[in-house]
Amino acid sequence: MATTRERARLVLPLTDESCVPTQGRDLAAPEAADLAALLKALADPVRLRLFVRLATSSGEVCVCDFPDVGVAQPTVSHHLKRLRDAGLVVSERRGTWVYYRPVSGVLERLEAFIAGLAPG
Amino acid sequence: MATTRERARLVLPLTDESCVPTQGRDLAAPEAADLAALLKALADPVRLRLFVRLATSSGEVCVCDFPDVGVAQPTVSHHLKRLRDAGLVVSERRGTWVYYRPVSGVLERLEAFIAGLAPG
DNA sequence: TTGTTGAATCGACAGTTGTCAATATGGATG
DNA sequence: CATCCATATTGACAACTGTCGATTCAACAA
Repeated sequence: MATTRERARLVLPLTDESCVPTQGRDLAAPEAADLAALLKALADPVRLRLFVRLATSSGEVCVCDFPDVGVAQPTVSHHLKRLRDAGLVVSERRGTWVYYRPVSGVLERLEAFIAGLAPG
Repeated sequence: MATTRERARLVLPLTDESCVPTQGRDLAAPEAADLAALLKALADPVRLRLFVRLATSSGEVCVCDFPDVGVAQPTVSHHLKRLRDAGLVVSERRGTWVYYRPVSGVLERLEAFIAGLAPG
């Protein structure tokens, strides 16, 4: 089956007013899914606040040291797990407390992707 | 009510093994909600593919020119609306077709935010 | 006018998500 | 051992999300 554009190009003259193709990068489906998962992990106010604190702290952050983000303790745990599952952070238990730190490279990958879109 | 950390600091000695505060930026709730909404708009494989095509095209893109992202036409419309609602793109109808283009400045804002996290 | 085509909207559905109370786990301490 | 504390897990619930078929709307063509 011909696409909409293919049909249009067969039928219509290529004037400025027609639906003509423009260049532009195509993101492959697997990479799109990968990056979307990363973005989704950050796309929540609570997780974003937790992650910003983590990413801007030197070294690691104790769970008990996170800023008050206005949700109950199990909810904080839930969001930290989502950040872990996304590969954005890792955690380590030392004694009574649990420490989190960002995974190096992941944020840089996202940054490079966004930067690659900006210039046009 | 004292926070967990406050209670900890009152009770425990400040050794290296204790739960001591570390520096780190705190993202305010309104800014977190704002940025999260932006990230959420991009946090879907279909929308990401549509937006990448848009952002990397010079000028605008006709809807009929988008790459095949594997979903039905109403679904594409739905995702484009979400990008519009998030302020990432604007659309304009000219004759038969509808053209989309990215809103300048929004992506740059996201880029600056991510870049601000990477070094620290 | 009628018919055709591109795009948006509607309605419905299954799957996911954020939230919290209750409970469990793991470690320190008495 | 028993107890306390910090964190994780479970279970349940409402809200949101992605998807599509059917329909509607807008512009053009005959």
